[in-house]
Amino acid sequence: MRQYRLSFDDPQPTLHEPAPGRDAEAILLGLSPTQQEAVRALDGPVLIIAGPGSGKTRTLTHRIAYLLAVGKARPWQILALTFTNKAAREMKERIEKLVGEEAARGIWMGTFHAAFARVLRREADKIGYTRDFSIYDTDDSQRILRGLMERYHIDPKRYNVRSMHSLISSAKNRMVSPQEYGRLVASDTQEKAAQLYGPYQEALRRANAMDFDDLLLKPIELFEKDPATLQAYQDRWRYLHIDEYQDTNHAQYTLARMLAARHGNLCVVGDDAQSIYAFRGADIGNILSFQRDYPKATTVRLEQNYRSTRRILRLADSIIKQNQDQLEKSLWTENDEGEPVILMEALSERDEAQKIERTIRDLHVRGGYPFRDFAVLYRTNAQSRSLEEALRRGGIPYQVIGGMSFYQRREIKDVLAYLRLVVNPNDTASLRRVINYPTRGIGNKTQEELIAFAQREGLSLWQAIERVEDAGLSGRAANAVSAFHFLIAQHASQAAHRPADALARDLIQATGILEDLRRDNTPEGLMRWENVQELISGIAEFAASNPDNGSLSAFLQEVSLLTDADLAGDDENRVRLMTLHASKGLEFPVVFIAGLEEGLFPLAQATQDRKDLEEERRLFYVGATRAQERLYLSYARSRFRYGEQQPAVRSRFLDEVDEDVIRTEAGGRHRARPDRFQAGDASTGAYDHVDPHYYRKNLRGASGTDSTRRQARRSTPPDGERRIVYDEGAADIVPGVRVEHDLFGQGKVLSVEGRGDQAKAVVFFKEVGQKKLVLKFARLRCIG
DNA sequence: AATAACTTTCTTTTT
DNA sequence: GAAAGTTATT
Repeated sequence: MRQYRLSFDDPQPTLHEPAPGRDAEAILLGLSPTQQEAVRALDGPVLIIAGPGSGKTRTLTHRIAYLLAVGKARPWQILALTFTNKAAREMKERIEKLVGEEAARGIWMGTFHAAFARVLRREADKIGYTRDFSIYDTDDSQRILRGLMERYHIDPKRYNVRSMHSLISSAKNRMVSPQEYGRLVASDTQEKAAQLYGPYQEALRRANAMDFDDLLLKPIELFEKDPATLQAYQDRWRYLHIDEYQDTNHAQYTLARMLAARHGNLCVVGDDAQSIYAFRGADIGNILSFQRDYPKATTVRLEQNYRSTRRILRLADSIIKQNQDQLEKSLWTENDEGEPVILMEALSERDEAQKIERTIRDLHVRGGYPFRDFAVLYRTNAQSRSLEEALRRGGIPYQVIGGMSFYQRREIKDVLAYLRLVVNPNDTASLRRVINYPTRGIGNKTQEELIAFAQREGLSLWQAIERVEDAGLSGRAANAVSAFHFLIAQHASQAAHRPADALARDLIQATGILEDLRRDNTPEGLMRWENVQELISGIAEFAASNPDNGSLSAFLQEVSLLTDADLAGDDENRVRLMTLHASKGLEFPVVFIAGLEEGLFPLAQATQDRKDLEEERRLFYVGATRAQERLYLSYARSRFRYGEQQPAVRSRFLDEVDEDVIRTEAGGRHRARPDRFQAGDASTGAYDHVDPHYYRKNLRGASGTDSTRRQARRSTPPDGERRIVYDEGAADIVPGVRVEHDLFGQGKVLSVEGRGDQAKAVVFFKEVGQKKLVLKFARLRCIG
């Protein structure tokens, strides 16, 4: 099903002679002179500054292949860090094509996080962890923080867990220690975060767990504390490559500097204009100051664009010109002028989605574009819904990237929590997640008493469970807890010697999760059940494909670092839907950017500060430059947000842009109104009289008091259109869809009403005629 | 202790 | 309109 193997191989004992020089030169064929220059600069620091579509990754790939071919480096002396695991895998495949599979075996390629998680697994004992440590995602981290807030009596309403986590996380990204952070606090919220930061780190350590930020921080701590270990890695990786360098944070920057300090062979590729991850600590300064940090650096600029038409490039250029902070760079291309960029105006997000769907169909049928040539990009994941709806109705195959990925599904997280617990019983976040799922009589009260007991005795929650008898619980509760204890302990004792998949299968069976899912007898339940089965087979596959290191704990660490973008399925011929962020590094012949509205893109929160606004603009730039041949921009005059239809105003970005390359759908000229953007107050970028918090204000202000608001909510949808009901279980059941019923056979859905368990559909069956069915029980299957 | 019904709050983007 | 939190009911 899925590929779990990341691109990390251990050094092979056999050495291979470098390929003959003639082959090395062949690797350079097909590269532009500038690209070749970057490839040939093998020793010392190299900075490649490159615009979109200039062949950045290609240059890096060929450079690595060239290194191997001329015999400068053995594969295991190369570390290549990319933005996603998928990008790493693709790069590795291409290198294998260039120099042969054998010659490429042993290169380490992957994300910073995945690479250093591997390092930490090896060196765990040196930092007081075991190699089976758990890796915490945002969810797990917040679970820990929620517990701490309770203990320190911090009101989770006033200071929500989310913001506590993001403050702590950004402190960690900047490598600020708990002590330092305590000294730096400037606000009430920060003070609470500072109070939690230390205990949070302590809780993670006790749980033998690391969060994403720790995966970068711990290696730095280790390298600082233990120079011998650092030197071992410096000597191992003599050649460092970092893709998307503009998106590295301070910790990543530090790691790169440490590793490169000895041999100095650090080659980074990036484009400051494409920096879109400042919100999670990425520091544009890293790329801007590379030449200062490495005075001997060779700098190569790749400015020729091989991807897009002239018009698209001109549009992109007019976008990025609005930003103050940027390196001087001029993009050019030998490509054709191309089609005009089309701007589409829609009445609502439904209308917008429909227009996009029709355009795709039209280009597919008349332009001959296969579905895989299209991408629809948007600012927030929530926007995918209306687009999906329209595409589904139009019968256009699509795939949503991001959003709810396989590993984020509840049932998968539940099962993974059990598995993690067996491998690492001190993993408190997992323990608390599953201690009473499926319900086994350990309710809130009992849990609270256990936690209090653990705290009194200075034990971890698991240790407290090991000693239930002393916890002073009621007989019934104590029994339930010891049954749970037995369940975990029994499997934990087998973890070391049983194969991962057999152990997982047994454990899952014993937990009763499968029965619980089967019991609710709904289509969702069935789907969840299947997902769990799929996970089990994934574990088996992992164990089979990693004969030397196929343990359960290795599996768990690996899957916690997989992203949706890493998962397979990209060779399928489908339209791709994704956020603008997720589109980074990709290219498509036809690109749509939807939702160009004030408050949405740019987001309301980002319009206050020039730096934030510039990041939004770069995001627009990134999106526009994904397009090779055709680019469509769209906005809606109203949008369903916060549970209500809200009026919307078209994005200021559309007023900043070169209007000559844009045509309306009807072929008319686009009238940008740069005057609406008042440059007078450049720091905030006041826009007409549009309030940046448009939507929220509207929600509260326009509908008056709470009671009128509730009434407004109950009223029918304002656009008067028949609303299509979407529920998890019946997501496919919409008017027009052909379905099959166990008894009635095949039919066509005429209409749908109600929601949730009350959802009913009127279906016309070929054999038995029209029927009204309750979706919950009807078990309709979509066909065709 | 578990479930159902109701209320409130909140929304960016992600390794 | 969803998720998380709260209260009422069994």
